[in-house]
Amino acid sequence: MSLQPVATNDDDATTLGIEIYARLRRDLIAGHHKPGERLRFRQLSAAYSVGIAPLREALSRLVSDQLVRFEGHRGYTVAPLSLSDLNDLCALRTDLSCNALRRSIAQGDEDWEAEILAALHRLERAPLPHSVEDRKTVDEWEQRHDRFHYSLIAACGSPWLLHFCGALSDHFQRYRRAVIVVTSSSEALLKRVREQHRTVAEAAIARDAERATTVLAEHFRGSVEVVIRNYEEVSRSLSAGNGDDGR
Amino acid sequence: MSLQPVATNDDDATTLGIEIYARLRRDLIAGHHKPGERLRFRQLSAAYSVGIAPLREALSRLVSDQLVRFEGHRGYTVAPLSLSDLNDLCALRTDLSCNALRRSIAQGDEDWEAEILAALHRLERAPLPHSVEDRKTVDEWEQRHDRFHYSLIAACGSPWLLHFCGALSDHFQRYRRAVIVVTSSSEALLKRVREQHRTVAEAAIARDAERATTVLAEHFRGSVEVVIRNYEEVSRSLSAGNGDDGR
DNA sequence: ATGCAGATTATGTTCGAACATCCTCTCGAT
DNA sequence: ATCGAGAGGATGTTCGAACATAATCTGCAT
Repeated sequence: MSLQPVATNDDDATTLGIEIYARLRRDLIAGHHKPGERLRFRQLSAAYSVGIAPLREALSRLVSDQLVRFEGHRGYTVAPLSLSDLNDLCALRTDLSCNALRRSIAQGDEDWEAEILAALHRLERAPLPHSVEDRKTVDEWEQRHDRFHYSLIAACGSPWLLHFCGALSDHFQRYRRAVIVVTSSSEALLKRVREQHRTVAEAAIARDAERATTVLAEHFRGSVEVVIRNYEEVSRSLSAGNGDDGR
Repeated sequence: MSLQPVATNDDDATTLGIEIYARLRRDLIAGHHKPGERLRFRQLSAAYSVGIAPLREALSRLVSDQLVRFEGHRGYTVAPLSLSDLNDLCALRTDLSCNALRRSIAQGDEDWEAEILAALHRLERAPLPHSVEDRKTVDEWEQRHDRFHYSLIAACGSPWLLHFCGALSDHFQRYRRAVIVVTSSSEALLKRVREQHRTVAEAAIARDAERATTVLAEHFRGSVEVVIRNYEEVSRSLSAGNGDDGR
């Protein structure tokens, strides 16, 4: 919050392990690896041009992040998706995010308000991807969307709550991006989402906690429904296409 | 929940990395490493008799668990303790645990009830340590205490919520054990805690969500207060004894 | 043809050494 | 005396090879 320290941080206190962790994490959330897929070292080593040691480090952390699974002597696999996990995820995210929003509204200062407006502006200005193939545009939109939702709850004053909200948000994004294979968003849906974003922001800044949390919850419910609808469609087409259930 | 799969799992699908992760985690929570202390590889390697590779793996996971911190090229350190973190931790834990308890009460079956009673019994039968030096007894008591609290919320039906409650519980235990250097527990306090445990269990099984969550919240508030009182005492004596603030 | 034992290959795990970075201590100049 | 440059040691990082385990294939017996 407030101003960033001006240090451009050109000194890289970074290591290969850190870098590959960030890259893998992004790619996992973006869905560039299929759920359940084995993450072989040689394969990853070639794809990301890093040795095995940094890879193990990154994958270990991703296990604790619940993005990959690990079984001794049998290697790492991409964490699977499931409808029950999706439902659990979303219910808790709504709960925690609304909680955090309420606290933010109670405690947020002017910088918090300003950041919301800035993030909202950047989100509204983000170009919409024409297809899911257009990775760069999708990535950019997702980042701005994330940042907007983060800005809403940033002033809640609880690092732990922010951390959990972040984790849930990341996992939800994984479902969203894994499942929405067509830009199935009708013009009406897009408009409603945009309005919800704007309304939440306005209500938050107006310190109307009731309205803000209500609309935010609605917004989540709407997103989840779309994702679930797509999820069912995708898994139906999968089980129809071949007997492979992703194992 | 229900019955464990009978497989004794004598086949060790375990690796050195997994083992050392579990051991380090336990020791970190038990406070065998001082907050802020550097975790040097050679040192750990000697102490735990493992190579550096498994160590890096374990430490990486512990970073995502927030139990250790990492700075590139400067190594790993034990995550620091702070009053603000403690307060944050506890507030959220109360919130989430009560939430989970409410859901458990709404959904729990007879196995859930039975498990609570079993865990309560084991907790009440656990011998109290005469001093904090008596590690084995402390460990045993903490484990049973953990298990009791887990049993209360086990039927909430949300793996994510359970996961978060577990993380917060582990971190709180770290504070508790780091800070309570004397068995300062008066007989009255002990009795009250025992009664709270019993009351929560009874109310939960009687499906009295209001009463159960109220008492659970009280129980947490009480524990936190004791820990905070001890924390302030410990940090005061530290800053009085020498200028070292743990850095 | 089927099923099982042994051999072969693929893969994950661990170690030790080479390398890079950071920290500390020394020494000399101001 | 203070500060900064540079040398030396300590520590973290990465790689490649050796080792262990799991998965696959082969061929023989039924």
